[in-house]
Amino acid sequence: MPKLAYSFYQNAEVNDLAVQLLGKLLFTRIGGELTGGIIVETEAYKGIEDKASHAYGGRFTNRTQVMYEEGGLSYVYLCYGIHHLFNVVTAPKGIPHAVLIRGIEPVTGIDVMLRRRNMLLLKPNITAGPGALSKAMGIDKDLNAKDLSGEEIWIEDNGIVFPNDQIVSSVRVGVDYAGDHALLPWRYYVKGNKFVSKPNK
DNA sequence: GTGCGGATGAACT
DNA sequence: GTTCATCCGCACT
Repeated sequence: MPKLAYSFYQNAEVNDLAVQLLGKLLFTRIGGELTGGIIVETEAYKGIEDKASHAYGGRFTNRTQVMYEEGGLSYVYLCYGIHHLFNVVTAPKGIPHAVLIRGIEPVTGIDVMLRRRNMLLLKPNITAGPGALSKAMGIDKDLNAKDLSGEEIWIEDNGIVFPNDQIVSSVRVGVDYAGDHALLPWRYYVKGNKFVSKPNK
């Protein structure tokens, strides 16, 4: 199946891109172990103008510099000292937009995901939530700033398209610190999908 | 150098 | 609903 083209990631309309990523397949191959799943939940972070973004106000640090790179790279960071969160860097070089991947539906390498999560049975919480899916797919800071058309982590288009009436937008999770921007409806998910982190908000 | 707190998840009561 | 694990990025001194 085809990996997403470089041009896909150059779209500066990060909210459009966050919606378009729903239905795409995220894969990792780490230590020879292949895992993959359908993206079912995303959030848009709109660079320097978004109070919830790490790049708000043009903040440029060792951590955020990859956000300013051209679209099509990964941005992985450690949250709460425990969880690695995976983002897709988007927009042309110099515009630090990103899309947080918050939920995937496992498709490939489910046995590997179960082992990484210390689970015996497949339950939604294996990959529902950004920290959970990163652990299941073996994503950590070693996968920061990687080319998403590479061999370790990539995104494919397998032709899955959710109709608009199945896509819900709502406020983003965990960004209360962003003041009025915490109210922006820049979270997108597939209605009714079990691998969405918090369907009720 | 210091201190605060976070784009969370799991285990509690 | 509440607690807490556990680290480092970031702002400020």
